[in-house]
Amino acid sequence: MMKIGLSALFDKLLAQYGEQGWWPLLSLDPDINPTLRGQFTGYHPKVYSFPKTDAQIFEIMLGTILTQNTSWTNADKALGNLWQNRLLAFDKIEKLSFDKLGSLIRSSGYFNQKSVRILEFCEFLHIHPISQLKKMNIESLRKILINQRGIGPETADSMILYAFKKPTFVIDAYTRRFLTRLGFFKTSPTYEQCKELFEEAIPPELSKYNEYHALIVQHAVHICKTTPTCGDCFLKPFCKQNIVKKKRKSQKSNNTKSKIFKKSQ
DNA sequence: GCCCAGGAGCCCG
DNA sequence: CGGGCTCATGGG
Repeated sequence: MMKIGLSALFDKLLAQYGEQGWWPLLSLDPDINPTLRGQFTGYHPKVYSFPKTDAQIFEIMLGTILTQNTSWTNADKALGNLWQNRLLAFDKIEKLSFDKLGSLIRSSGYFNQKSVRILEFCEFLHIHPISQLKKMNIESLRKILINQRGIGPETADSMILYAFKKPTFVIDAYTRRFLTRLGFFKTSPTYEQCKELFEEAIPPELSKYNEYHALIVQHAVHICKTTPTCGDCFLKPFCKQNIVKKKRKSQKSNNTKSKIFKKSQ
């Protein structure tokens, strides 16, 4: 197995998949050149000037909450619902009732939790308006976001990177799985461990931090899945997974529980 | 039917 | 500080 560094790894992922153009937006200004859009509506590859308005910043922040432990397609449907009802705006959502908001974002899963958290998040934005958050440095912004209920380390970092365009590295379950399989860690790393590894290896450049996270998601969704399809993987020569053929069981607790529950019925 | 998804909070030893 | 549990819809 050949060793590969995080910088070279980025180059290979980019060469393989190309720019991903995160974060997707529904409220993309209609006067923006439509050729800037990517293969999916709302993506804008090679353009790092979005979001441009506070409305777009709010949409991205909302999206980071809606997509928590949820596929983007499900979160996107919830955003689409709000958009179609002309409710995809801070001053509209804050006025919705718990039940009304819950029904609109139902497709994103955990809608009871998310409905409360989004309404609380709106209250948070009254105390700390986007105009104020924009002026903060990464550390203060991260601290104040994580302090809010419903915003953990990943959601905070996603907001900072994709909504506020500040170079902080976003770690998710994909990233940990990916790095662990490649052999960067002996035991499963914590969020902060993973984050430090990237930030020490990669200079804080917005476009690179943006694309790197998006590229890892792209790779993890299609190749480095829960049960990986290593036969199709272009990173095989650099991956420990290629040598250690160990059967992995990564059942989630809720699935295990529901299975037992159903069996006992 | 089962598995999994761009997590976070809470509780417990 | 780490592990288990809960929340829940929808696509493959």
